[in-house]
Amino acid sequence: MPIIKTDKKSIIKVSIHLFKVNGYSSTTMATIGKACGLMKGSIYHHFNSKEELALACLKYIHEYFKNDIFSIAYRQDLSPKDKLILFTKKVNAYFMKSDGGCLLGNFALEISNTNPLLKDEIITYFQSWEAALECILIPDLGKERAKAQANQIVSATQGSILLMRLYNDPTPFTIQNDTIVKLLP
Amino acid sequence: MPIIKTDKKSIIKVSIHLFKVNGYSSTTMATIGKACGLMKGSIYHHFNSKEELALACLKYIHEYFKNDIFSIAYRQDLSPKDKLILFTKKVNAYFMKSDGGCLLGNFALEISNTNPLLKDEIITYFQSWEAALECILIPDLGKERAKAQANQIVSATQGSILLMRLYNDPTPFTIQNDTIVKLLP
Amino acid sequence: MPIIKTDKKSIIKVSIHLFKVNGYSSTTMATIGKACGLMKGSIYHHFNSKEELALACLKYIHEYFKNDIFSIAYRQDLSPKDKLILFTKKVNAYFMKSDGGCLLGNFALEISNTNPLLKDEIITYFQSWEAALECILIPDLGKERAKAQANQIVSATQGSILLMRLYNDPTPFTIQNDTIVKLLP
Amino acid sequence: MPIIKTDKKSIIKVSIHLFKVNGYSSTTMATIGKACGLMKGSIYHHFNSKEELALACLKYIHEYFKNDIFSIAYRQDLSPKDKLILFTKKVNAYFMKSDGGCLLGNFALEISNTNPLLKDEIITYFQSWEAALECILIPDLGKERAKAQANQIVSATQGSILLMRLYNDPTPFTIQNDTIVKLLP
DNA sequence: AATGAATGAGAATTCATTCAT
DNA sequence: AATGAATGAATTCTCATTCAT
Repeated sequence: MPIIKTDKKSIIKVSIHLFKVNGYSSTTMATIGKACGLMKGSIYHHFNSKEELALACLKYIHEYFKNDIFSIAYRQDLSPKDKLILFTKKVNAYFMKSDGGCLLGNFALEISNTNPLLKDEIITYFQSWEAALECILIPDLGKERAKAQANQIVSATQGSILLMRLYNDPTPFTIQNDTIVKLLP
Repeated sequence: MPIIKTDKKSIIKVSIHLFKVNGYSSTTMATIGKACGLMKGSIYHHFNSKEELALACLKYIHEYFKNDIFSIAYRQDLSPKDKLILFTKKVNAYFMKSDGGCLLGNFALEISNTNPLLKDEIITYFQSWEAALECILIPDLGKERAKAQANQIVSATQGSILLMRLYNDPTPFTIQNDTIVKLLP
Repeated sequence: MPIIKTDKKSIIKVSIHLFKVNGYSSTTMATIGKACGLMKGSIYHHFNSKEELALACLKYIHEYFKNDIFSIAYRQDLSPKDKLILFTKKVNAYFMKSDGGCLLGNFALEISNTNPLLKDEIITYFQSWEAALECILIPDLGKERAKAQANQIVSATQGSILLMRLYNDPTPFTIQNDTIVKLLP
Repeated sequence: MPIIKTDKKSIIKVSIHLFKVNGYSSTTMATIGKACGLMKGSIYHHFNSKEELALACLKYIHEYFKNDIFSIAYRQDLSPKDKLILFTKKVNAYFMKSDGGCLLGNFALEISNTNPLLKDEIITYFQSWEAALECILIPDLGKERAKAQANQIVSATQGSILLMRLYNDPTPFTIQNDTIVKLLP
């Protein structure tokens, strides 16, 4: 009669938080376990390795963005402007409630060079993000400019999250979002 | 045939490279030592701890930016526009030749939460950067907008360095820089 | 066929032996581990640090003395003379079977100046020892002389253990104990 | 034109102090060097190893005891009682000014088991001490009792030094010395 | 599934010692 | 003699991972 203390999803959620706040290397399996009310060994019943857990975290976040945010770009019922407003609002909402910035961004800098598996996931995430924005902007800006703009929006967002996290001050991030919306008339 | 003694500066340079490419935690004292042609223990002859070495790396970079880039903002012999062009060009040049992005940015995400000493240095660096840009922009944009714009430039730069490093593609970063210069007429 | 799991107590016992024979600094966690049939790292599953293990050793010994020896002083069913005889006999028995003298005494000289935490424990141990003896001697000698005698007995005991250990010869230590008993008529 | 910063004797004196206060293992060559105003490497111009330096320290102290204290026992111009009084006074004076107890006693407990060379020196020292006392006591107590008494005096002295050092209180040590003198009529 | 003891590789750091200058 | 850089072995401690219960 097994005692189920937790499930994959809650381990992922806890891990995301810890990875975001303290980074990949500084977050130990023991820390994650304790935060889940588990012994560190028990996590291995759910994930085969720390790397696999980290990948699950990235995929979990990516999934959310795909379903709830990137998808906005491909809706038929909204104007580009409305899409951009909604998109930006959602992104804004996600990162504002966020504790330690953007896990994908953090991992991009900390471990993408040491971990090809995770790097692939991170690249795909950012490319999907850019693709979605490009799709929104194309009608108004054309292919070329839309592509460049999309990239700049992601850059600006990531950069301002970095500073928000570092300064512990959301103001610049919020302002950034206002600027984005003004890209479309 | 002079015996080449390792000095602090060369250890710092090597360390900066390794820290940028692999991150703080993944870069071991042994790795640094080997890259310097030293035993791992020997580094402690020059720096009391890994943390102290990391701080020295941050200060070294900060010093370069202060003297060679931020100082541009306070020169009397240039117009704001020329300052901005030169400033951006220098920033661009520094990060283009750069191997693993911006060490300060990387550390901001990886260890600022676990290491107050390093965090302070990182914050100071980014604030100096913003202050310099603000100083350049004030004559044309006024205090308020200059401040916001300065923050957005730093954000955009950091974000695009992140993507450049992740994609291993400098194009977006270069485009970013063009956009910045157009901020002033 | 029960699997024998190493527990705190057996690690403590092994450590006491090694610390007594080779001292604190010369006894490494690896040595202790090997003597317990463990890898060096495994000890940290039971004790957070070498210092904590050492403290546990001191407390373990102190506890034995408190329960089995010092307590004699406070019994109601024995005359002072009988208390002193029993007390001395027990002390004698403990240190005679002992491998490397008195751990508390050894640590007092080796690390009490470098380790406040351990020092406190050591001081308390010796003061309890003196207090017990004082309590035994007071009826016959009065407060003042009892106090001085108690201190001298502890001194003499520690000193003769030192010489017993150094010379590897128990004779002087045994004689010492005879002398102590003659203090009371 | 060599710069002589120091000589063997002063290194020995400094080392004795440090060894007494912090023990053998906790006293590093760097610490000793710094206390002498030297780099740690420079000590090796005077002593071939830490062990040799430690041995020199023991011999230095032993020499002092031999010449200034133990010799009293063999003088023709004093009565046994006067010898004992002077002997005890000198011992008392030496250890009262002393910073960290008796180096020979400290080393006896810390490293005699790990270091045969030093152990021999320590044993010889204590045996000379006992022999001197025995010589003083023989006329009054006879061979047998003198031997036992001598041993007990050394024990008591060492033990009370241990407690003096631990408690940082010289009182018990002083009292101890009064007791010794009363051994002879 | 959960535990907790154990592993073993490897991390940072220390330190006696060496050696070219 | 003195220096200070370098060594290399050893030490404490960490941590992802395994496994018997």
